[in-house]
This record gives sequence, C-alpha cells and structure tokens, in this order.
Amino acid sequence: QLPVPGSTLCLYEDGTEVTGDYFWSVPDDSELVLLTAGQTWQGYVSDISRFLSVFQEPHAELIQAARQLLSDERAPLRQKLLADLLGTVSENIAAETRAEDAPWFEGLESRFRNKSGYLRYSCESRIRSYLREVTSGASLVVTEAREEYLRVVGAMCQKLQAARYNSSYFDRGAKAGRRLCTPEGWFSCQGPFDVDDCASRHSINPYSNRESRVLFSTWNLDHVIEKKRTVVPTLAAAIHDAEGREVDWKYFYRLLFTSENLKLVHIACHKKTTHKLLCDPGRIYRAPAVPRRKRRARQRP
DNA sequence: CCCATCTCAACCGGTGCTTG
DNA sequence: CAAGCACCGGTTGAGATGGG
Repeated sequence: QLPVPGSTLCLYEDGTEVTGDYFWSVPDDSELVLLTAGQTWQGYVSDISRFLSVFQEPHAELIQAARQLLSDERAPLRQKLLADLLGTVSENIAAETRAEDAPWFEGLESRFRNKSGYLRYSCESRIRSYLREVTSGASLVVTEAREEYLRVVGAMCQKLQAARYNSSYFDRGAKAGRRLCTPEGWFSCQGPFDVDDCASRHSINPYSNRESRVLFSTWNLDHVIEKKRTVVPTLAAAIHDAEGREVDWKYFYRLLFTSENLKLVHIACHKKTTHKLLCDPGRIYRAPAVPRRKRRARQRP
C-alpha cells in the first residue's frame, strides 16, 4: 500500500539501510523498519532516547498528568514509578541559591544561603564529630600519658581547622581533587569497605531536590580501618608505648579524617560488622632521621 | 548579631556476651 | 536457643556558649 519509489528498508537495531543485495544476508528474525520518503530511523536507541527525554525535558502537561494519576493511584509499584518520575522532574541541579531553588532549602535554617554552603556544613559536622570521638579517646590512656595524647589531638585539630574540616568533600564547587562528587554534584557509592566498587551502582545528587538532600544524610562516611575499634586505640597505645619515639600523628590524621581511609557509601553498602583491619605498624612512629651518608650506603650495599 | 564550636539526646541496626 | 544488654558503626537536630 506504500509507494515503492522513495521507500527504504532498514534494520530496527541500528538503522542500517537494507539494500537488495544486503537483504539476503540479514540474519534470521531481524526486525526491519519500512520507511517512506522523508522518514528516517536511527535505530532503537532513538526510540529509547525519545522515551528517556521525557525525564529530561518534561512537558507541563506530562507532569500534570502524572500528578493526577498519582493522586488516584493505589498500587504501590505504580505509585513508586509515578513518584519517582515526579521526583526526577522536580530536580533543579543547576540551581545553587535559595532564590533559584527555594523548595530545596525547606526546613533548613535561614543562614544557609546556597546549596554548597549547606553541604559543606554537613560534611564538616560529620568530621567534627570524629574529632570529638578522638578527643574522648583520652580516657583510654593512663593519666601520665594523657597530656601527650591531648597534645597530639591538638595538633590534628589545628590541621583540621586549616583544612576547614575537609568540608570540600561534599562541595561541588571545590577543586577536582578535593571533592567526592562531580562538578554537578553527583556522588557515587564507593562500595563496602572490603570491596573495590559498588555492585549496585548507587548514586545520588543531594543538590538536585529536597528529597535527595534528605536522603543523602543516610549515606555514610565509612572508616575502612575503623575509628573507634582500631585507630583511636592504636593511637592511644602508640603514645603510651612511645619510649622516646615520635608518634606520626599525620598518619593517624589521614586515617581518621581523610578520604584515604573514608569511603562514602550508600546505607546498604555500610557494613557494620567488625572490619578486622589494623593500622600499618610501620607507620605509627616517624622514621628516625638517618644521616644522608648512611642512607646512601643502604641503597647501594 | 552571626558564626564556630560543643554537648546532649535521639534514631537505626549489627555484634557478641551472658543468662535463663 | 532466645532474650536482654552493652557496645559499636553511623546520622541529625536542638540548644548552650563564647568570640569577633
């Protein structure tokens, strides 16, 4: 029923035109698309892109329709799909200030004026609470060593203040090496402490909408070598047993407060079991200064 | 007044020990 | 074997304090 001149046949999969010769070598059960003059087909990917574009450039009518459907919906699965769609279209990732995205700030104190500022604050509080726990570790050492313990904690505290409590980890505006997210604010789960990556590919953008912001607070900064079970007791013991050696507090600092030993994980990837990892015994004390000559002699025996 | 800092209370849930 | 409990892995939020 179609006009033969100008009509073409192509593969559904990738849009390759099927010419007379090629037709005979097309695999069995291939799906074909018949096009008339002026029509084009770029393959099934264009189909999916059209479908997905709904999420990226939603039309007002679509959102309205989804809201209407959701308000009457009783089936949990469809409720979730519709709610997820509405959540996605409510995202305003690019917006940064209260003026640009007021709903994002709902429930936050008025002093928070932009998203990065709030995220920095939330990271800072987490790190600060680690420091508090380290400080209270002073109770682990005997009274004679307590002063030295607090001196070491004091040194860490100064370094931490200089580093603004590593608040840049959550700040999408920070320099590349200092943040854990993309410049748009996407965080990816780094997977359980004993696994290299996240099998579920969890990701989140707390900058996108209020819901994501709230949900992000359930993500954890998980100490690979555990803070309370391992690092703090090891630090306390190191100070107690120093015998003149100098505790390498910067090593402990890295374990306690930096991404060298912290993994950002989705709550499902947060294993609360004992990690059974120990601090590196070779790094607890600073290597004693070795005279240059001796060092050279050791390199070339 | 705002900001940084600290303290306390509350919540979720896992581990491992004791006890009945 | 289950229940209870202390402790640990984390988080947030309210409120007090002190300084520029």
